[in-house]
Amino acid sequence: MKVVSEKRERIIQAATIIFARQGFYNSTVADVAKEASVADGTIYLYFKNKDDLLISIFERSMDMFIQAAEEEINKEKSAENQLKRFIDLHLRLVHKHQELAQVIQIELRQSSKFIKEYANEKFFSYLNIVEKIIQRGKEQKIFNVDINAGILKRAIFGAIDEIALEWVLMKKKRYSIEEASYELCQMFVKGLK
Amino acid sequence: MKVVSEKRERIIQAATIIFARQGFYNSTVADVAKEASVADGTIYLYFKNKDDLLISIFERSMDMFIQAAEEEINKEKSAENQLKRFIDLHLRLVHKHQELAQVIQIELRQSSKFIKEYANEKFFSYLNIVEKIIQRGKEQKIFNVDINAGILKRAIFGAIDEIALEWVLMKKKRYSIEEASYELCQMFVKGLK
Amino acid sequence: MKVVSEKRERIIQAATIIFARQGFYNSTVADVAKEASVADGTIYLYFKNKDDLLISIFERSMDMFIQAAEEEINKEKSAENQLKRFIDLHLRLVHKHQELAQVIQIELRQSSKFIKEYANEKFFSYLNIVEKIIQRGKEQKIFNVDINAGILKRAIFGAIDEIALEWVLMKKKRYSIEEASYELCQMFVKGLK
Amino acid sequence: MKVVSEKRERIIQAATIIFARQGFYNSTVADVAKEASVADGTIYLYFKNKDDLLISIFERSMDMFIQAAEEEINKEKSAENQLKRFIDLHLRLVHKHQELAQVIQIELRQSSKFIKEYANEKFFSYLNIVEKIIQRGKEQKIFNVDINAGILKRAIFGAIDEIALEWVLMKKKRYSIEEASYELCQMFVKGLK
DNA sequence: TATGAATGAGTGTTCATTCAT
DNA sequence: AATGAATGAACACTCATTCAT
Repeated sequence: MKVVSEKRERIIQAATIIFARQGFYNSTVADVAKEASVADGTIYLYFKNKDDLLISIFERSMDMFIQAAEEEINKEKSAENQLKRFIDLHLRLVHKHQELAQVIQIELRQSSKFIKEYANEKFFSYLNIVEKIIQRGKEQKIFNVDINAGILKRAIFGAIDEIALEWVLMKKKRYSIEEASYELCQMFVKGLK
Repeated sequence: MKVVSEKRERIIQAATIIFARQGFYNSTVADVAKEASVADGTIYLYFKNKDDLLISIFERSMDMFIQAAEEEINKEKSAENQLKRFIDLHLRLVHKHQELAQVIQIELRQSSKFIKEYANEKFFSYLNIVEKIIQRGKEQKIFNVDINAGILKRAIFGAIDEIALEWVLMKKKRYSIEEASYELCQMFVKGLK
Repeated sequence: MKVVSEKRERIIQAATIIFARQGFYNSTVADVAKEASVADGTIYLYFKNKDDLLISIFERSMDMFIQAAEEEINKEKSAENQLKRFIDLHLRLVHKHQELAQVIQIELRQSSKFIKEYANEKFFSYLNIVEKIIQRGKEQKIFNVDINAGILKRAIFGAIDEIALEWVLMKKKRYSIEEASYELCQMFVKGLK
Repeated sequence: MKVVSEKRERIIQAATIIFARQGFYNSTVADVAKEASVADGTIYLYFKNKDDLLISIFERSMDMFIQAAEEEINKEKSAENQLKRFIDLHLRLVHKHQELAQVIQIELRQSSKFIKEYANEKFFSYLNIVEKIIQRGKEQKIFNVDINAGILKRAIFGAIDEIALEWVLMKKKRYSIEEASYELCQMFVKGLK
């Protein structure tokens, strides 16, 4: 086994570009194959079907994000700073991988398949990171012990995600990623107290 | 011809149900026609094409929501209470029209057509309501004058939207809409101070 | 019964215009109805179906042409002059009713229905006029008795028809109807001797 | 891949048969596919769309005809004999490829697309051959120098075309192709003098 | 007579997927 | 492993025709 099949990687990159540019349902497998410079059939050697391609993009990037997030968080002790690091990382990665971000935020939501039926383990891992930060904040007496982490982890994700989406789709950027990060951090740190 | 075509209304209702159940791209025009008990061709008497049907669902419900929101907000003086009313209304309406909410939140995001190209007037009206509340809060010295309403209006929307989405899709409800509303209000009111 | 229903006439006129402009298969019954300022359904009060509309245009105009041709021919004694009058009339009428001519020449040929299956009485009447002129010419010793009128009547029709078609479709007219008429007459009169 | 795709050829053959039998507008792509023993989609690997299929039939056969006509004409010196050869060839080919002839003569005229909009290069090449023969005849003092070749080339085509059409559609042949050829030649040779 | 809303069968075209090479 | 020609199911949309008013 190669470290990770180089061709599989190329296809994922190509699919990310194509799906971001045209949308999942408006992209054909042939489009992806062409972008990846492989034959149509080759895609089916590495992915079960078109849906699997989308899911694979998601899983791979979530794995990377979750790992990066955990490393980043471990650099800090206080929940407050951890939350800041987390938000900052999320927005910086979106900034760095704008096409990938678009695919995950827009295309992945499209179909019931992904949101309703597909048991979204990776997404829960993401949310767990946020929840743990909140819990730690409560233990450290930084955050209000009465707040419901189960609900708010999702609200925090929604807010970050929406800002990221807006920023990626905005043609003429009205604010920087740093500003956005600062505003969000301020609001949540105060809001959770 | 009725004042507002009864058949047009029936088709919109049917489309909402079908799109929520199967997703926009996995629904056929024939599915919608069958659910509405009209012939396939009849749909094209009232809507330009399948996309137009989706957009119409969105515009009609946004109009209703915006009107309701403005009425609700006018019942209060303080920005704090206005924000509470707003969040509460949003979540209550989602609770009441779960299928509609699903369509708007999930299906409408799916295609570049809607998010990127379609000039989303109605959505900006929604965001403007939030922005005005924040501005009023600043004037009333309730909210911190330094916060960036242009960014945070979107964050607030994202948080509410995400909670609503989770709640609608959750099979076994782990929390009530009222709890969710309370938690969100608490966090934002504190967060904006 | 009105002399000839005024509405029926209006519909035929409208259909002629629409079919000439867009072609029979690219015209809808609704297009014709709109041009005639009647409701779609009204057309079915006067015509059995869309095909019947086309056939009716043809029959009505052939009747008119055949009558006019017989009158015109009776003004002359010699077959040579009769042939000249005939060709001249054909081309003058095409000149006068260009849209009608287009429909008959192009659209009517489209479908097997008209050329193969539809027993084309009127068309045979047309050809018979030509045949009779040739026969008369033979009797008058003006035309060669050996020529086969059964074949050449059709050739003469084809030549006139093609010239008429070219002339109607030509945007910038490279020759006048009178020139065309003169050239054709010269050739046939000599050719039949 | 064969030198000239064998499958493309098969589809053209099948389309010729189907269009001749049912007419272009009354044939479905599925009919053609079935006759060619290929899948519906395969047709779109070789042709842009249904119209393209019809145009391709026309262009291929016109190329063949024009080449054959030029070879045939070069066998003769006198314009008179060249004209005879030309008429003879046209009618013999129609005799040999009756279905093809029907498609070209009937179906191709049907739509504005072909006659009005489609710049009909090939057809002009056909007409040019006739024109050149007439010019040569004038130079050889065989034909009358006063006749208008620009007009009469089209008349000659119309006559041949119409005779060919009649002959192909005639169920019980009332005359042979050879007779038709003889009559036409006689008439035109005399008529052009 | 006249209307025009409603119908629903029909079709060109697309594209995910397969499989012989 | 890789190819890409071939497949054929699927679907949005059209439009001739009907019929209740």
